Amino acid sequence: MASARPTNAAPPFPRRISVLLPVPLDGAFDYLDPGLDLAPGDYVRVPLGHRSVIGVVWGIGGDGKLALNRLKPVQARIDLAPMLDVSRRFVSWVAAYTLSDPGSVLKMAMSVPEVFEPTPQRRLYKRGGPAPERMTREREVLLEALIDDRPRSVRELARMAMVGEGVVRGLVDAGTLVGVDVDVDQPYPEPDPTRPRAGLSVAQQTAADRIITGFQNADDGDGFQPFLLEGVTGSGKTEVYFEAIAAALAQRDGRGQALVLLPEIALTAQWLSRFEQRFGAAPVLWHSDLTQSERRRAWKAVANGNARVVVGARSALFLPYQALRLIIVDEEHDQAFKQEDGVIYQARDMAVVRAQLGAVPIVLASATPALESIANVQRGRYQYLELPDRHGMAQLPDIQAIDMRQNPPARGTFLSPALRDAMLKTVADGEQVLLFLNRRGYAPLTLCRTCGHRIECPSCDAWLVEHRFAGKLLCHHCGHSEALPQACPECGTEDSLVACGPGIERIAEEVAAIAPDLRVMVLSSDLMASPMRLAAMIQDISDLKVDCIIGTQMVTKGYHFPKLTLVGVVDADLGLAGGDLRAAERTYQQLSQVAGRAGREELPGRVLLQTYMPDHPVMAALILGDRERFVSAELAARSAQTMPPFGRLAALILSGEDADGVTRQARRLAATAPQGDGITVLGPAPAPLSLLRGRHRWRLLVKAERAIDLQRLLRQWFARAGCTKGVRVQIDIDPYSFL
DNA sequence: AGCACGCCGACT
DNA sequence: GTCGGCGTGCTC
Repeated sequence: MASARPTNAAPPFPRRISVLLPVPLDGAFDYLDPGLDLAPGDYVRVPLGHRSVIGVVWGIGGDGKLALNRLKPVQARIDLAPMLDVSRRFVSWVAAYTLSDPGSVLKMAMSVPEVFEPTPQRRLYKRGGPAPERMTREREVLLEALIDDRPRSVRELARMAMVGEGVVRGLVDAGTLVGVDVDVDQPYPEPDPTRPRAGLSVAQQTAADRIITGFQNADDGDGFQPFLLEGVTGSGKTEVYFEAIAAALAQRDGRGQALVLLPEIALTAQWLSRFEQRFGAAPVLWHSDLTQSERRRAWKAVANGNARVVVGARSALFLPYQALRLIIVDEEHDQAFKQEDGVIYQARDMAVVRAQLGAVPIVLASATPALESIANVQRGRYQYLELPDRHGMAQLPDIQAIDMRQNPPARGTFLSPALRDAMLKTVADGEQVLLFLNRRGYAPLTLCRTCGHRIECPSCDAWLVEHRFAGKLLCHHCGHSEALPQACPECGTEDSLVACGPGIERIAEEVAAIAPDLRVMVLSSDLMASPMRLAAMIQDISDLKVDCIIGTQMVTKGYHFPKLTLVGVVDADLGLAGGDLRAAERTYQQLSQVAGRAGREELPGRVLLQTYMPDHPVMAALILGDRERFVSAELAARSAQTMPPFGRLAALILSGEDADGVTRQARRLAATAPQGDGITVLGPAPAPLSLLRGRHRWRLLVKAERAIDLQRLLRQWFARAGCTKGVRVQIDIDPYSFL
């Protein structure tokens, strides 16, 4: 919707404009446009206090709160494609929804400060001058190898002609080759949606067609169409949304962009190679491990439209797209989409908002959709697409519980005889075993046998976790690390400390004791030196160099190992503790996700769940494979309690170094809490981690009916209550973690 | 978030 | 006598 700037009504300069800065301030600031003819969306450099920052023109005319003579002039306009109206509206929307300041949200869209500086240049060379006075054999070879006029680096030229780099430099000095400076950030190769692809099943084709039909209304600004795409692992969801991506790329005269959001962990080499096979080029990646120059290149390519398909973690949602025509949220149920610090938001939910503002289709894909998404299908807000059958010959795994009350492990061990036997038999058959335990380290608790002292983190209200491989005690909440002491720090007794409970390192030890010849691999985030290392380990598993994989969370998604036929869940009950709203749902998702690792292609898989409560609805549903019943029971329970998705929740977390101050502010908030029909305020209560990183924490929980404008209610409440210095109030709309 | 101003301890 | 610790307050 780029329109020519009005020339007839152009006001005289300097004129007042408002600029939003990526700084946590109340709102936009007014500046003077000294005659740059700035328009909304332009990136500008402006003075702020004693420094100079880059912001975005948010509007013409400003808010007028400050007298004209107090305004400072804009210093310069940055030469970048302006941030589109839809991105700016998205920033404002997210800020209002999450009750954060718009500057903090804008910052997520401008997260690469280097893009506002001139792009670094790199010198390349091409034929440009006369032949050298002194000609040598090698120089001749090089000049003949110059088949085209494309500038190349010294190294590239040397390699092309199979001569030394000295020969190239010699011709540069002789003036035969001339230097050309080019941006170091070259455009990305673009994916080709027209490449031939493997055939789709009828179900896949039907689903893909439904999504693609969504594009028909896109150019009327009526293209918002949310889809929930449900299909078990291996049902071919990826191929379906690849078709939608191909259609999106063809939009906007073949300049359309698509965004695929994945939980950080699911961005695997396997996924990428499938993408490249389909489109002949890699997508542009956006995640926290990018180097500074990769981020700069990616950001610019998104902003200028060269990045056609972006695959990223949640923050990719805030990039300033030029022509975003489709959003895919894969593994949409994954809790990793919930951003828990800084601006707290649910990326899946914000993606739906972004799609709505942009009037484009969005596909939420999962084998185990979030209850929220299912409820949206039931309300008729999302269209439902199902891929019923497993692609190929694979069968769904057989899931059984091992009742740990009937089949207890030997004292000091954690694998029941039944699981041990199954494991040994599987390996004896030349197949692979995965033991899943979502707990890093060796043992979650170390205590003194003599005095009962438990080793705790000095700055959190949490136990330190022994990491035996690293020889340390670690706090999983703040990263505090200390050496494992010889004697009890409390009573001084030597050799009295005992490890309680299992982590994956301890399971590895137990497996080694049972079967010393087994080739065991332990996989968890803290043992992972680099993505390269991970890729090598994954390859080792595929190459059958490993018999038994012992892993956390990490192993639950994205990988396919054909010879992996047994999954043993060491503690299926683990996720049910803590009793937060989504504990059952999360446990179901996690366990069914990990169960999906068992058996693929021709080998059937088997899953054994070690549990002390085999009759728990989660276990019963997993064993019967009756997800539907579980989901409807959960939804009914949530509905009865007016809990999400049938009610709204907001958590307030007050924190500060001064315990009294925090307590006082918590009481003050409670005393002024909103009251009324359909509103309940619970608390204040000490947060489950009442001391975290040296800060004391209290929480309040606000429960409201769906019809209530929760944000407005909260804003009024905070204005009423005032604040206390040194006490931070974090607002978590739609909280997930209750910690 | 920066960044400066400002008011109290150990050092050329 | 200065250098410098980080507390608090402002930035159109």
